[in-house]
Amino acid sequence: MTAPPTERTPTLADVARRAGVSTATVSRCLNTPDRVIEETRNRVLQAVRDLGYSPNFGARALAAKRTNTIGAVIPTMENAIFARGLQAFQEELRLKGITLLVASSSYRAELEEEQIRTLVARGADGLFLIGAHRDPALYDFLNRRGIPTLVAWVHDPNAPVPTIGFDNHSAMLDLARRVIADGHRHIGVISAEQAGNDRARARVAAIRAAMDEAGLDPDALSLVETAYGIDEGAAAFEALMQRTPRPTVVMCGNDVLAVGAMGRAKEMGYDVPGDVSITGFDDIELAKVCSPGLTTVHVPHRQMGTRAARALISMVSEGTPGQGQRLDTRVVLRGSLGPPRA
Amino acid sequence: MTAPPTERTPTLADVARRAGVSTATVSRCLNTPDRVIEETRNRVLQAVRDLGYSPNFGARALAAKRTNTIGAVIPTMENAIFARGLQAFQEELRLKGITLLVASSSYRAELEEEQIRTLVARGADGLFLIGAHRDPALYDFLNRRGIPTLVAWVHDPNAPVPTIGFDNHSAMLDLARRVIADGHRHIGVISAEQAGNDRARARVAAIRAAMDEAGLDPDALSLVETAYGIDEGAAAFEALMQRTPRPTVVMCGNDVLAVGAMGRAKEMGYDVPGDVSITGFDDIELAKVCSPGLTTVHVPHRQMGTRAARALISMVSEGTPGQGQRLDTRVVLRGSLGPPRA
DNA sequence: TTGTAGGCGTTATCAT
DNA sequence: ATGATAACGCCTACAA
Repeated sequence: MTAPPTERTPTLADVARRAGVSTATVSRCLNTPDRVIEETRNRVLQAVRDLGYSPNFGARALAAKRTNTIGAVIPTMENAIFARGLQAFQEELRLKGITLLVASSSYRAELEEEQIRTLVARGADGLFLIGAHRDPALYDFLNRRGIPTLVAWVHDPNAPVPTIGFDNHSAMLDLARRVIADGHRHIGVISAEQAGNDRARARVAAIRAAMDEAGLDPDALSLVETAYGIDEGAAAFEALMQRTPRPTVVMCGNDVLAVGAMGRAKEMGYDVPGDVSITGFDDIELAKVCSPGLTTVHVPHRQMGTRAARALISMVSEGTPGQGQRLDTRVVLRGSLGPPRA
Repeated sequence: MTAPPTERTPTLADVARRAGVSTATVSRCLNTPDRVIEETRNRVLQAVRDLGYSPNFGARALAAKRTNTIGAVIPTMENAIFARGLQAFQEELRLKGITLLVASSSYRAELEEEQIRTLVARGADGLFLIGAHRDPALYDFLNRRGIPTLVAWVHDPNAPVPTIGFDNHSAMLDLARRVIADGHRHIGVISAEQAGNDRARARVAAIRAAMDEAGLDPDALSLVETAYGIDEGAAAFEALMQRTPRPTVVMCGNDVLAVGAMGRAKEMGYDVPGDVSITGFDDIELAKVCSPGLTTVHVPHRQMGTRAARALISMVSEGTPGQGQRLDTRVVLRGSLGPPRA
């Protein structure tokens, strides 16, 4: 497989020669077929097939100043949280013949910025990002370059770009109210790093708000921030359970952390939800599968992806400003949440 | 964000003008910095920063005939099976400043081929694929184009390209022997579609081989093929359990199917492993987290990704033929496998 | 060490 | 309807 190529990659000129037309005509056959008489077109397309020609992407991008490519930067590919939404996003793009370029930032702002610049340099016609919070200078840069950008996973009408997602605060508020209604008074929280993560911040803030509503002492909230991952969730859970007073419920910022917490709970011999309740956020497949099932907040990932794709496509192709959308979430009650043991 | 660009994207020429040098010098500063005297270089790099210049990818690819890009086609992004290995692969590429382009084929050969051609047209310097089985014409095409290609997730010394992975047959054979040693005689199997999937075929064949070794009747193998997914695994499980004789163990082609099976088993009121044992393959995080834990085959995903990256990089940059590697798997015993109830 | 200039494969503008 | 031809932005001999 590493031998030097035995065949030069065929070019437009090769096709033109073989079909006995000019390169311009070949180009038209490929891009605006109706501007070419049928007979000529057939001859050209035959030559294309004979040669196995396919246009050189770089050259095309250079000449046309479009790439039919949209870039996405997500925090991680390693877990299912973004996979389902992104898959739906991609499927919708494919329908329109648009290629998706995916990069991941490992939840690090400076890496995200680097990836964004790479995608821009690669000529992405539009950008799909997660979460609205980032350096204004970056939005500025994208704006000056005229690159349509859309943010998902949050809905924030005040963001500098259209956002398609849900209200993280009100979603978590619903869940926290339910937890408190169940009688919990000492609430442990495992959150992703809040710095630079607007979703994480909103979720924690919502729990505080619910406690405040219920007249609970803010100190009854016991918080651990941690990196993303099952193991991290497990470690954070263990830390929480050693604090005094011990929480009767541990609310996690996402399902992956929650699953880690639940695993460690079992290892430590706790009964869930008898000794301690656990909740998540996202409703990924894991949440259904673990036992007891995880009480969590359901997010319409696929719908979010599909709508984001449609919106971004029209921003790119029609140059319209783009419109944000707010999607609804709902609390999903499963076995992992119950009243605290008296 | 969709306003027309207010600034023309700066080009090499802009940088050159600002730094008072030729475009050639700017290009050298960026690509072969040591061929430029320090003072000039500093001036140029300052201009680069001032202008926020970043090279146009298409133009660079066109002129240099390299893209510093490697393309990967995986069957699916939606589940964790390929995510961990791919993440490791990407991390290694990043270290060398190489960009990864990921596409997914939804387990469909014709889609895979389309994606491969797209990646080639986009100038991928090398290709990373899953599984060795595909149309020889496709290998031929890659060969003629001189595109270094590496296959992972299987190890097959006879494949037309280097393969870095494990021996699916012997891995599953180990597990099947263990299952039979535990006393199981009626074995249900849930496999991904075998057509065009060499991993799936090898795994099923290994179970047959183990039964043969043990002198079991081949008819004691009860097979269901299904699409990929938790729900599909659940449905397949239900179907298997309605057959006569009812299997005492259900061996699944991967962990995702197995988790689906386990979920349905609980819903149907079966005790695992008391009434029926369940096994998986891959050892993704799910396997540890569900309960009982899933007995499965551990695959060194990250190692596979890292090694594949290194091998492919040297194939691309040094033009060496590339060398396959065989990695070891091991059976991981967890609670989901036990002897059949007498 | 640096500059000049040709060419990479397409698209798009003008003619014809 | 089709054909010349000038960009597009960068790299890389080759020359100075």
